[in-house]
Amino acid sequence: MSKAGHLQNVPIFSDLSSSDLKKISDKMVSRFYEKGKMILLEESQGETFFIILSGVVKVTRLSDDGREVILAILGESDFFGEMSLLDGEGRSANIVATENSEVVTLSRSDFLDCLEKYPKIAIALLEELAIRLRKSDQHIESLSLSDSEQRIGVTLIRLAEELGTIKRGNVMLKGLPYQQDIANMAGTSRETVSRTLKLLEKKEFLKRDGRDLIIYNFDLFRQTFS
Amino acid sequence: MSKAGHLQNVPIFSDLSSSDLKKISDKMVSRFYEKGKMILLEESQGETFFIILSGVVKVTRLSDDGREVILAILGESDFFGEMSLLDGEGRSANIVATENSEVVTLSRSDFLDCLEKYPKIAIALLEELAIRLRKSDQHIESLSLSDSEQRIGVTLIRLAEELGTIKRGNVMLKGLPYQQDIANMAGTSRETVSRTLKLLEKKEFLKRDGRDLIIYNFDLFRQTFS
DNA sequence: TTAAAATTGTGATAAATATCACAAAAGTTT
DNA sequence: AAACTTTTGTGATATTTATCACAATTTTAA
Repeated sequence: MSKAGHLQNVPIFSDLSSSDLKKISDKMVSRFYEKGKMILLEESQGETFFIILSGVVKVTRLSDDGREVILAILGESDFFGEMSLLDGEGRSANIVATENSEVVTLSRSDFLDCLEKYPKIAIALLEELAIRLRKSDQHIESLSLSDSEQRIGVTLIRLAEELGTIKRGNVMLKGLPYQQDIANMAGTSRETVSRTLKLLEKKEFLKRDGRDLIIYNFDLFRQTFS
Repeated sequence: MSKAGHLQNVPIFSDLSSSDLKKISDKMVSRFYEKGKMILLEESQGETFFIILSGVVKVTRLSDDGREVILAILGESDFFGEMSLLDGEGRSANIVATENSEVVTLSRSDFLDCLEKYPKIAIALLEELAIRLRKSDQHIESLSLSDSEQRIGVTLIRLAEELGTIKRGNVMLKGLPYQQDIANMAGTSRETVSRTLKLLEKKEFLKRDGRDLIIYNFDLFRQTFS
């Protein structure tokens, strides 16, 4: 598919006419990142806006002693890099490709031009940031009030919504992240994730098969853990 | 001071001419909330945008069993209520006045009109949401990686930045929130806050005097806890 | 000013979960 | 396929911090 074709699926561009879309996509540059490669570093200045065409990336922050928190997992048609473009501060997070990923980028000035020229993009972006802020608030609530089983449950829901496919009420997650990454999303230890996944399997909430995972009755699962 | 006069201090309006500001402020309605009163309820629909002229409010989420997380403390010239206006979802948080508070409100349609008519407001709002998202990310990191002493330290920094006044490198916080509220911000228990404040006082990071608190050498305090 | 209510301080104990230390299993490379 | 690396599973133990139960103090109301 053409770059412009892909862009139509990106929420913040969905209101644009295809001719406007074409103009924007002409300013974009494609890039490819292999699994495991760092896309953005926390220390660097924010000069680029990224849109994911395919693949998966994780948004992380690192503590001084090297421990990692995963703030979000982003997939196809998500975007990132906008925050430091908007508020002028340095980057607040690292971005790492967790799968081979294809992205397109827009420079700072082209991005800001877009916002001025197409108010609809600005408004769509506001909507998206509102959604992210809402998710962050839920994440904070979960970290503050829930025990590790609940937090891991919530984390699986986040992963399922971002990466899973629904089939007859069940969610299929192909290529589950490593337990260490799940732990870093849930704010717990790798060992606790191992033990809890086993527990949830025994309770018949889910079933694991290698790197894949099925959540039975996703509605119930949701109700139980969030 | 006139409504429009106050508005000039609100970041998202600071780029507007005073005549535009006048037009907007004419559509606003003033309201007053006593300390302890609920301003917005989680379940209600979001139909209003609020700007704080004076006072302090807390943004909270409640768990099923009634425990509370404080997501933010907002003060003069901060605003709230925009999220459900933007993404159309129901409210995600409660707002309670923790001091007598004076606010002005804008209806949903007037708010959205503003965004269309004055792209600068939309962009300024984007900046503010980016800042909030950044703070949320830091909050999540702190909850995920830090022990209770660190988290309480970070919470005091948040409070100091929102409510405190700096004087010769020290921060003066008049009217510190209750320990229970600090605990609900830091994701810990009231008793742990009590013990930790005592510890921080013994370590000479701060001094308490009734409801007031002084943080000595705020730069050092910052460096130590965030 | 006293009484009552709310908030804070503090010890003792319980509970959850991190950490450590390996073994087992699954993936990768040669 | 064997050797090596990475990831996962699991018991034992240590630590942190929540919880409980009151006492002390401060604030508010009568």
